[in-house]
Amino acid sequence: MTEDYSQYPKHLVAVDCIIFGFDGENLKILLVKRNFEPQMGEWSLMGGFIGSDETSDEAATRVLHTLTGLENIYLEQLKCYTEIKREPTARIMSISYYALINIEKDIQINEQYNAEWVELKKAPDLIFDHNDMVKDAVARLRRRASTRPIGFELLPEKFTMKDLQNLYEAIFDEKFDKRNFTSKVNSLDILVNTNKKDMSSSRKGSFLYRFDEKKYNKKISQGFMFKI
Amino acid sequence: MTEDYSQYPKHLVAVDCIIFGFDGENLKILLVKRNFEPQMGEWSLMGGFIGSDETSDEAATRVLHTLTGLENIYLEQLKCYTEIKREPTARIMSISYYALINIEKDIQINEQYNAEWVELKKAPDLIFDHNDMVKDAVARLRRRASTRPIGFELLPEKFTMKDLQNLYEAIFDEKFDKRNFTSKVNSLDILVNTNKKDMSSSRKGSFLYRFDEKKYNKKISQGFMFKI
DNA sequence: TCAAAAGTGTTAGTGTTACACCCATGA
DNA sequence: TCATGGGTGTAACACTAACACTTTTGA
Repeated sequence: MTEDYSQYPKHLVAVDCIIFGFDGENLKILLVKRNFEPQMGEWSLMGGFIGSDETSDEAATRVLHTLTGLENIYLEQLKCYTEIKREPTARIMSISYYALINIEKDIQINEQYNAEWVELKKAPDLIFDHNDMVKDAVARLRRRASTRPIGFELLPEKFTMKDLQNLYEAIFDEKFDKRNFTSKVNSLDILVNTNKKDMSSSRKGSFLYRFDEKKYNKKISQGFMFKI
Repeated sequence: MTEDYSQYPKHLVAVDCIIFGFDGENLKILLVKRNFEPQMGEWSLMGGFIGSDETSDEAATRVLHTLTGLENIYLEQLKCYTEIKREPTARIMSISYYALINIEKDIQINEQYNAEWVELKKAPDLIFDHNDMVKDAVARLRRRASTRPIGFELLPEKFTMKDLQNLYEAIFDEKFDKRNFTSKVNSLDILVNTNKKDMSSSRKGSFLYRFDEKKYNKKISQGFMFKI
């Protein structure tokens, strides 16, 4: 006996992206103002339906590319939301993805979507269950940030210790001690000092560092665990 | 302008369950031998399609109930697998769930599915991407077990320290020091000694403990963090 | 010479790991 | 009385958290 699939219902399945960015001070998310019904004019996450010949990862990548023009974005699947009435007009499942992008890269935000970077803490109410999605994404981001070096996805290639600390403080919404933070990071031994200085923030200038991915991967393969 | 959903493709969406159990010694998973095509006769996870009027959580609960007769099973969504060719006969997305059940509860395993408990370490090759699902589920179980008191879902209501240690050793596939384990667990202060003894394992007998969920919840609300 | 941010060590406390002997009991 | 598993404490070590002063430099 072969399974007869025609007896089973089919579903609309979308992806929604929680796009994180960091401006040196605050953690932000990229939101779009809907220019179509339902809920036209309200804020939401950027999303799109999954096509019949693409995976959800591909759909999320496509959606991000459409909005930002960027490729090779850090992307991770979060969760599938399947409440029947999560959207009022039809039963649509949605797989949420969170993305980390370097806000300084010259992004060509597609005008057509009315997209805007908003501070995470000041984000407006979103439609449907998108507020939940953001909450879940922040929780995941915190967990990941403490066990994987994903923070660097949010920073420019070269950054100061202060930038890095600001980032972690923004992610965890918590202040850290400068000396403890620096020595913790240094003890990980996965940054290289470029010996260049950023002179914009002080007279003395502060050293610019780079994440050494090769070294990190080598250490990982030797049993090293990132932990911050 | 209102969205016209008819232009978007619909998809078959299933759930697949990684069902963990513990027999006092080994971590096991409940597998079924397929009695339908494709891949009839091969081992797979228990699964089922999501209906049009049920959420994925409900579908997973239904699938588990159908197989085991149990209700109120600990269940957590894991991940949505969407590779186009993950099943050979049709494009089917699948949301994986992992479940924890107390193997000693008198489960009425539904005969019709040829289900069997197999040791995790000795599990046979599974169809499709079910091996990946199991791998992901084990990773999640380890993470959860170290930060949430979910281990108790796998044990009978009363258990000895040894049982608990055996369980954690099985989950993490690692031996722990008996004294350190006991004092760690005791320091959490979320177990109660029932002052009854299990006399089956030794002449002296060993105390039976119970997880004090109320106390745990109270401690959690006061900022306590489970960590093992 | 001063204002402003960068850079840098030490100490106390807490948690983690390693380790071995006595206890209670039924046979 | 002995064989078996149950139960228990301590010391070294590693990690974490708290804390303040000196350096550099452009204005």
